[in-house]
Amino acid sequence: MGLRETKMERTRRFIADTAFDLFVAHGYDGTTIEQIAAAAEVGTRTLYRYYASKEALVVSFVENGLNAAMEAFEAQSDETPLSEALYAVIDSVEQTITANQARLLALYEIFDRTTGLRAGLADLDWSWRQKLAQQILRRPEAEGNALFAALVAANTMNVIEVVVHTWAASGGGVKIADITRESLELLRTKPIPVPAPAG
Amino acid sequence: MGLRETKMERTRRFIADTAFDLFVAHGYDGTTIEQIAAAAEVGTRTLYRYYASKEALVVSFVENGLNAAMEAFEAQSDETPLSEALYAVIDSVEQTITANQARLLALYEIFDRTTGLRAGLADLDWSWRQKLAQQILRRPEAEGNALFAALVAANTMNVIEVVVHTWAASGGGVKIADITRESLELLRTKPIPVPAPAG
DNA sequence: CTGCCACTTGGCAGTGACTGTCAAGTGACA
DNA sequence: TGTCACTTGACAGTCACTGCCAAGTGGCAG
Repeated sequence: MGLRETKMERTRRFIADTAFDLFVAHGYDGTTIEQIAAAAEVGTRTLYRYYASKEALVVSFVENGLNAAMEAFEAQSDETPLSEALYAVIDSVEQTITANQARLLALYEIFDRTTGLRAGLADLDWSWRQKLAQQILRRPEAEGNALFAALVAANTMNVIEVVVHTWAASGGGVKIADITRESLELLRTKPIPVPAPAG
Repeated sequence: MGLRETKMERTRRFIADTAFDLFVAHGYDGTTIEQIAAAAEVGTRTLYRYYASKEALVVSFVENGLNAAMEAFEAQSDETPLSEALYAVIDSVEQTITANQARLLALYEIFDRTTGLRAGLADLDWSWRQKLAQQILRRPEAEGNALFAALVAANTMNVIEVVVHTWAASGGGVKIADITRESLELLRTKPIPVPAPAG
């Protein structure tokens, strides 16, 4: 990697970190792009070359964690049972969160304070359901059933979402590993009722 | 209802309908708020008193359908089994879509063409998971377990989402009732694998 | 080491979404 | 019919975001 790329990578990180700090200090809406650019010592025009939008600055942190999770899933061989491969996804998320608790709690506080930001998160979640569904569809257990793959993917993302949300809502007071175990145990022992007409 | 409220309600509808037509004709990004306001014969400032944002204009259509679904759920008595009550939700969505096929297909085409709009939809979806979870939590079957309620709510919204998305992707070629039946059948006969560690 | 090329940078002007404010218009009601 | 509360629309202003262009800088061949 040349000097140029190194420098750009450093700039990229620095911008996001600077933005994060400002968001924590003054809130998302209370921070302008100009302020972030000034604090990161770049022009606003340059900032936009690194991040497509103000939202992207925040979402990038979550995105990194999901990238790791997706890689963990793809690393599983086809021989591994689907349930086990899916666990790798959950496990990866759990590890990411455990390793960055303070940071992520602050991040979720920003999300909570800023209703408009939820959309960005939800959008990320949506696109990841699509990606995960595609991956699952490739697995033998899916038997080529796209509907099944989509449902499994959605269900897995649900668990992650519910767990992370519960964790964040507890202010990090509850161990994420406990919530995860409880959720999975629940799914195993108390089956989710499937909507069905009377009779 | 007085004349004033009637008039306002009419204006509200007219604005959304006008916006919808313009979006279909020129695309979401290709339509400015000023154009919508002009076509709806109101000032832009007035338009913003009816709809909080440009996005809200589009999302309102989906929101109406979800409102009906939530009411259908709340109308179920506590004696009704949860699976049956949840079916009422699915059924309501199915009916809404069946009754407005052409309109909704056009709507989803707008969503597809405009990546930035997905966020708004996803956000709506997210807030509805919360609301539905709260409702489910009140039911006896939930036994006060918030985690369970959240998982059930998420699962139900998944079904709706997957079904509607599949339907929209087929361009309305497949009957929504068929996709629904197939999805529910799938969930009943081929259980979703729960992530579990090896062993 | 030097000069050239490709790429990065940042300023500037412009668009469009959105908001606060205020004066004018209009339904509701005594 | 007059008064009051509410609705309306215009205007100015903020801010996210973009196209464009000139200046700066790393990479590389000579």
